[in-house]
Amino acid sequence: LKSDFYRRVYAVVACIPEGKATSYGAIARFLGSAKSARLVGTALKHSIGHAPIPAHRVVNSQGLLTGKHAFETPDTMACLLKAEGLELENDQILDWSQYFWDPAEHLNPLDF
DNA sequence: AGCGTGACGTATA
DNA sequence: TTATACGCCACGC
Repeated sequence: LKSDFYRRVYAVVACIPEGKATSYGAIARFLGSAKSARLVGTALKHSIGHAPIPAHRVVNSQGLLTGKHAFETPDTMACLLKAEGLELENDQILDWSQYFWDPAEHLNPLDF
């Protein structure tokens, strides 16, 4: 409840189950800051090489892998997701609603 | 103490 | 349906 924004983002991302993914906006809304989706992306960018979290499980609101360029190679993110069972095509998650994991439906806001 | 900066999202045309 | 426009705001200079 008192920690900084980045740290709260990392805590939520750490809870995303393998085989699922969520969006920047969904995380921002869950944290009570609906208009801060961009900050979520910025936080994840800075997490590379620091926080040991599954950053590849966060995509944009349409299921597109907009953060792929922040990884070691441009296809690292897609490979990780495919390895976890998601179906992709051109950096776009197919049947997005099937894989979408909403923090608000599985986590308690009071814990963050 | 400003100010530029985005791994976004939504509203328009 | 595909583009472009713009609000957003924590962080680091």
